[in-house]
Amino acid sequence: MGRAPCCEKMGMKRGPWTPEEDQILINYIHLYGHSNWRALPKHAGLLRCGKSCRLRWINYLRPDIKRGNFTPQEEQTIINLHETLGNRWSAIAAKLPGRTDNEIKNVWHTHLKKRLNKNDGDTKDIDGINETTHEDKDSVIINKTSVQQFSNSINTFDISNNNKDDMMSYEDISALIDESFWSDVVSVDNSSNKEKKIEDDWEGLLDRNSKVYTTYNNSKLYNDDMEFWFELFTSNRRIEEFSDIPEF
DNA sequence: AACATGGTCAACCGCTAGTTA
DNA sequence: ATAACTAGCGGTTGACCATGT
Repeated sequence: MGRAPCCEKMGMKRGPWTPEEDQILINYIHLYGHSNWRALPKHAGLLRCGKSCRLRWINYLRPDIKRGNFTPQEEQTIINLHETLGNRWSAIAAKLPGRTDNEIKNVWHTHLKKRLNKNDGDTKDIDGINETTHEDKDSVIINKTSVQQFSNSINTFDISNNNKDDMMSYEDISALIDESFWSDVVSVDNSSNKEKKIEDDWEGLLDRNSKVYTTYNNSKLYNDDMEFWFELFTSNRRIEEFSDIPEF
């Protein structure tokens, strides 16, 4: 089986991405999508390999990336999922919207694994849920109730003023946001006012992102973007009067 | 103040699985 | 059936930063 040459040993740039490269990649994907990562850098005018572009987009530039620290609930979810899934980081990431496998992997190796090892000495229950007894202030003590509360909160998004009959799950939203969202909602076709409005919104996002570059590498870069996309998505739902989306 | 050490995380590497011709 | 190719995954690395000595 042939192996694609990686990063074309010659001529390809490596290392940290510059804000200019980020902007080129964002703009290109905005306009043309990313159906072919290998061809993308060439067409976009980037001296990067397709792999590098893909990683950069998936792990950092994607607008639905949730930046910032993991919440105790998210960490507990990772711990629980790791127990059942092992090192299948992408599978774990699939259960944590807005988080990437790379990010989860890093958090596991830098925080959670150590914490579990530490807890191992203090408790018999590695879940740390039932019988955590240590008093380490740096450790997060989570009881069953809080896990349950999180479980409820992460599984349901109320987008209709607390009307329980109209609740949809985060996974449902993620699924809707996925392909159809990018192709239908985030359209760059100028053929309609609605789409023009959305394009303006997208440009607004780009503007916001470019603002970010003044504080490049600040971990709080895109904190608001998930909310932005969620808001955009839900507002689009209102526009469409829910006509195309089956009831949940 | 200077250096050493450890933690964090973005990016890369190498492999596998899936797809296409 | 198989070779060529791409996307995606998990492991690892190394630069950067914070803290300790």
